[in-house]
Amino acid sequence: MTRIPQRTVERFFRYCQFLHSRLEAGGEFVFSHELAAAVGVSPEQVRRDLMNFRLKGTPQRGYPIKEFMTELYSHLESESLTKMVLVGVGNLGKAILSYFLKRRPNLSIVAAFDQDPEKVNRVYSGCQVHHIGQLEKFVAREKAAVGIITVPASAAQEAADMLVRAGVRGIVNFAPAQLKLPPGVFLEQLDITLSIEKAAYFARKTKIKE
Amino acid sequence: MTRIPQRTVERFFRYCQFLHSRLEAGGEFVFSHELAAAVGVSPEQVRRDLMNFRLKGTPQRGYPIKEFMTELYSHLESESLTKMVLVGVGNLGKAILSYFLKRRPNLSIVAAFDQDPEKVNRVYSGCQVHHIGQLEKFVAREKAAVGIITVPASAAQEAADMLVRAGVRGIVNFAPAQLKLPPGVFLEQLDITLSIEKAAYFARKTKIKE
DNA sequence: TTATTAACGTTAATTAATTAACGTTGACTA
DNA sequence: TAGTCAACGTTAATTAATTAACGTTAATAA
Repeated sequence: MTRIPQRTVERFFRYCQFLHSRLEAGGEFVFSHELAAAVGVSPEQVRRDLMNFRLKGTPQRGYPIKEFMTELYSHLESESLTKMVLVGVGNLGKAILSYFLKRRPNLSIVAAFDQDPEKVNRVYSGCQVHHIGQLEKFVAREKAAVGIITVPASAAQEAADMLVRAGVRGIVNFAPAQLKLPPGVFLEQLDITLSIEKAAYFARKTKIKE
Repeated sequence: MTRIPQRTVERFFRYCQFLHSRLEAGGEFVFSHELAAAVGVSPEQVRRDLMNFRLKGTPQRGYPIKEFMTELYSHLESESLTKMVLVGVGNLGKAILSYFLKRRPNLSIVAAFDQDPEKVNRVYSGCQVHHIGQLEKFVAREKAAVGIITVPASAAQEAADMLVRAGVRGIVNFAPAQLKLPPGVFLEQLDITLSIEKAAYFARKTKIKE
């Protein structure tokens, strides 16, 4: 299969989000301009994106949502459950746990870890918290594929090392620290503060023009 | 001045982050390969980026950090304080408030808003929570430039409308909802769940290659 | 039946971003 | 004082991503 561009994949998750609600509302078809409006891009872009997935629509009805979703998931999601773990049960960690509560069928956070004895053995949003010392054993046994790091910057590398040793294939890092990972482990860096700073910058710049 | 590419601006905040700690540690100069390692890009990219800001370095010492920072802030940050407000004091909101505690001199979250009477008038990380009903008046009076939305998706558009009416120029939206904003208001969409889903996808894809 | 039309699907053109190439600089050394 | 070298700075080449253009399709209605 032909390679799908990064950006396209990102948009696909957003299309998907919208289609889910649409499907629930009983819709069977969707037009490119509807998808476009829903995620804030141009209809041309939508059609361009859909081409990559070989999805066909008709001028009269648009694209069949069911097929869309099936095709989409066949590309974007494994058939089996992808297990994730979360390291660091602070405010951000708790927020993420609550977001992921029964959201996607084949993707879930199966455990959380923290060093604070106060938090260990508690359950947040249906997710059990274990002591950080158990992490490696647990991840290796459960074959968790992704680790989410929400610890302070100073502890991020250590957390990453543990996750890598235990065999995760991807890491989502919320700590403002540049992680050193072996090749083959996917890294998604998500610095919230940085994003807000960026927005503040562009908000100032965006004056007259558009 | 020549226009600076989006991506470059994003990287600049990361360079800046690193340089800050470097400066504190007493460093005066920095090489492109050091910056590159610190933020995870190639040295060529760093030099390319620095070109946009007309920053000069010498082969022997690299770039002078002080000048770098000065130049950088003159572009990226206003001289006066940029005020931001946060709407929705849930776990994510609290996390953001704590991150922004005395982090940048000219950028701060001056107030938070929530509808829950339980939270109103409390103080989180040095930030006072007001009732959502006060938002418009407050934002207009204080001339806050950026609004950060951390409410549930169903309430996001309403929050955005209030912020826009009160005159913000930029919005950072964490809710998984496509906001409709008038042109001229900068929007930064930050869907955490989506990012994690994306990472899970790429983690599965990244097998042998790379 | 055929004209109309709205939206698709593809190719092409443009623009943005990254990577590579390579000449330049200036401290250091023989 | 000339050679070396590491890192800069610029231009050029490549690649990725977006936007535009336009022919195609099939339902509808004259």
